[in-house]
Amino acid sequence: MLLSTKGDYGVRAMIDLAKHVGEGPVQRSEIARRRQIPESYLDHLLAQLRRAGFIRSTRGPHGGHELAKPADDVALLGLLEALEGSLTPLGCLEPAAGDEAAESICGQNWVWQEIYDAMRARLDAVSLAELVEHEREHERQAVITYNI
Amino acid sequence: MLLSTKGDYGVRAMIDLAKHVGEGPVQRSEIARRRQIPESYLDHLLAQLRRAGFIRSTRGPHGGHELAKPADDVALLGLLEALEGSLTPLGCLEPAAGDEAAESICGQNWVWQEIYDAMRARLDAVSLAELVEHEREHERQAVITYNI
DNA sequence: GATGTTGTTGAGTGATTTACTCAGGTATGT
DNA sequence: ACATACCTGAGTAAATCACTCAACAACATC
Repeated sequence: MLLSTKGDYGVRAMIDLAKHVGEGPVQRSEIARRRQIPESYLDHLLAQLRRAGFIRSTRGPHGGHELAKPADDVALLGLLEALEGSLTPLGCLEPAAGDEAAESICGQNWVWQEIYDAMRARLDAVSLAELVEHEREHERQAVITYNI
Repeated sequence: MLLSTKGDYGVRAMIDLAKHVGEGPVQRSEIARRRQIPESYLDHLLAQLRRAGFIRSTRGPHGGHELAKPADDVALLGLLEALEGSLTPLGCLEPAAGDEAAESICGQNWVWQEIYDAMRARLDAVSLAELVEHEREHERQAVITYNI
């Protein structure tokens, strides 16, 4: 299943921050409420995002989180890898520290390496800004549907 | 991690069967030994492959398993899906019985749908016969390296 | 037709991962 | 000081993974 809730929640939180850029820090409680994410879980994801350099956080009253760089400069690939670790479908692609596992399905890895590369390239070509744009588009559609 | 040992072991077992086609049924103990797969675990995988129509099994002394159709007609995609279930990276692609989960990361699923389709297309284009050929090639390489 | 060899099935189990929660601590504004 | 936020690490219930075990069913051969 490649993607867990971490990648899901984390990306959604980033979209939320991107949508409120320029309004000062956004608090985790707001994000959690708007995106239906358990607040105490979101804490950890925000910490990961901060350590990876995607967001800046300020403490104290009126503190919160904000994007560390413009949404155009954030690729979906980097985000997901920061949240999920490697996205490799196999485990034997990307040689780990103690290199082994060269056997087994890695005999078929020429297929998977190709698929993996294509996947990463595609994810790297999608920016956070595009995700925001798509969500806005989706919202407009939903409103229209509702009005009919 | 998308692929577990099931897909790995199962495909390797199929390659083994394909390599010994025409020699009568191959016993699970032979496959297990040659491919380093726990025999009692392999049992379940062979059962899955049989139910999916990939192999035929005969019981009793000199029984064993053999390919149900020529290796050219077996695509890697079908094999892996029979062994692993769906290969979807998300869970919200391929609408399940009780259709929901349309929320969450599925907002970004336009990206993933594309990646998923490309992946399936690539896997569908690889036949068991090709995997066998690749393994033979790999063995030749290994022998040459060893001789140097 | 008894015996031994093979495949078939389902239940069970220890280890790992997932998706969290909780209980503290630390920094910051008023 | 004190309230308000973020920060960190430990812990945990549920699910999944990678198997094992035990009993059974079919077949071949003597």
